Amino acid sequence: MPELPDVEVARRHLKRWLVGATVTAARCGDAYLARPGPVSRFARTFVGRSVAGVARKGKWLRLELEDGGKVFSHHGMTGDWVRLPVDAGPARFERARIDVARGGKAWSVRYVDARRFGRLVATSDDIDEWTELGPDPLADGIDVPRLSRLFAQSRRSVKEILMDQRVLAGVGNILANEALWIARLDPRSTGEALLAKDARAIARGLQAAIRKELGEGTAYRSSGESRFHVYGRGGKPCPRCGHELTSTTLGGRSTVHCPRCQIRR
DNA sequence: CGGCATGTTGCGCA
DNA sequence: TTGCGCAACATGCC
Repeated sequence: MPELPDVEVARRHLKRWLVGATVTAARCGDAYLARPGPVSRFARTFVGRSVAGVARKGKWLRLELEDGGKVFSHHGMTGDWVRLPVDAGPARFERARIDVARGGKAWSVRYVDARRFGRLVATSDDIDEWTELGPDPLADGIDVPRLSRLFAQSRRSVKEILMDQRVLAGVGNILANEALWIARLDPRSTGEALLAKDARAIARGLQAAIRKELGEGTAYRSSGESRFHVYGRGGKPCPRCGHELTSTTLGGRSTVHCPRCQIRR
């Protein structure tokens, strides 16, 4: 669930479920997720207040309380928010819950996270992880000249640059692989070797990949059909030219590209 | 059993 | 100071 489009979907859900509602009970049962704060701060921040808004930057969510309290949520690899009746037992892998009431109705929102790489940080100030994020491609758009400049300054691979959260917030391994396929660029290309038109193609590729993910979401696909062009499809034919897709590793992350139609700079 | 996983951080080293 | 490679984090699933 973890890249920008998934987190944006979660934000829209949380906005519907929480904004304008008053929190009647809250609990985080996992000190590891609440780090560096004590788990008790999660409940203390929520209970008795109403939720004013839900913001997102990259892969981070910020739940905003009426009194200025905030809870930052990151999904890690396997986190997500789900809605359940208040009296429902814990969901599978449930790590925290927020019970709310609005207009005489009551329900519960649960944070589930199998692997527990996520975060649930309650504070009244923005955390560094949030402050240090670069612009969000969906909310802020992509500043192509700035991207071009950042590429020119770096000898790292273009894929690693894109996944740097200070460059663009929310681009993860899937989006980076997909966007570079759409832009027809080899992920191993060095930033400094890219041309101005490449930055434009990458910006368009990212926007297209984000829109595709947002649009499809959980839409039905026939079994065996991948929702991605290249991610997770190493060894299979390129959907554009039919050549076998190559799997490599960049920055320790699985990388897939088409050696025929993705150009190496 | 082994291998892999959508993310981030911290450590050792150049 | 900066950047890079890699292990670690805790766990599920194929």
